[in-house]
Amino acid sequence: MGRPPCCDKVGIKKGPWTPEEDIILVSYIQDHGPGNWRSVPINTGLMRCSKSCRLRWTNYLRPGIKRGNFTPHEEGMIIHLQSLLGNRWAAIASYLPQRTDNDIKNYWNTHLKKKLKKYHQTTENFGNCHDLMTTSNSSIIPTYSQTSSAYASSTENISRLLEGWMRTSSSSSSPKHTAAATMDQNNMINGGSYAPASHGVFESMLSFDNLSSIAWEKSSAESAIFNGDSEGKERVESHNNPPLSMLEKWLLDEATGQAEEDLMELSGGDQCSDSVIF
DNA sequence: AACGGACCCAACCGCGCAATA
DNA sequence: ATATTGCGCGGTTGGGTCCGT
Repeated sequence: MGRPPCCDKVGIKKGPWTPEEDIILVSYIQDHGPGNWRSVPINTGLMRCSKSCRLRWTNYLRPGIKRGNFTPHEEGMIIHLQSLLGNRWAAIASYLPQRTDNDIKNYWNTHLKKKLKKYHQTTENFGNCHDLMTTSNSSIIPTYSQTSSAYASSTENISRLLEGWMRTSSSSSSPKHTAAATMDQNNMINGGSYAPASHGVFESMLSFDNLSSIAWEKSSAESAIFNGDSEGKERVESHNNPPLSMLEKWLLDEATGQAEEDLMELSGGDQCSDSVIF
């Protein structure tokens, strides 16, 4: 049995969306809520396939989407999450609720990959700068220069991440220790594929901005429910119904002032040249 | 001003998974 | 158990814009 086309290819319009089409789509979703995409082109008369409608909504028209420049915090989040999760952009995007997976994917492919490559090349020439990044975190930093998806899916490297994380955590009595203990009890997330990087590096991406973004996610999701957004409903339910995923717990537990300092180091406040960032 | 290459990003394509008949 | 269908995801592409020459 061959897979049937998602929609009738004849008469389907392709290419950029016009403002008129956007208005039609938005007004329909306002009335009916997102979902049941197959019926959207039928009921609206849009000469677009259902996938195109869904993509346009989720990547562009959906309320609460933040566009434009990525902040250093967001960059850090993406880099670290990518090193942990690989190219699972949807999973990464779930931690950056104002960004779409497509946006993150594009930003990674156009900006961050180059930055990491540049950083990798530079650190080969300037080991001392590399030391800055790897102090007590040697288990994770090299991932920046590797094929991340393969790396993240490697059980060997996952165990290395865990090991490094536990080692650094065991000497701490801060709230991080709580997270470590939790991690010890629940060291398998999603089949064991999610493992945090050594916390020193990871906390560099944590800040109150990130926490506020999580708070934003909740508020926006709640408002989404008000507007009939089923995805938003799911998000709220996930917030209201513990347990949080390990990473979410970790994000919440790890918000310390040190995070800001580490971030500033990574973001250009260090002794290395600007080109060494990432 | 004109041209060409580099860059960026919105949109498309194909596949996998889950739900359902 | 199997076929069908719809949705979501990640990879890729096409075209517009930017920038250097």
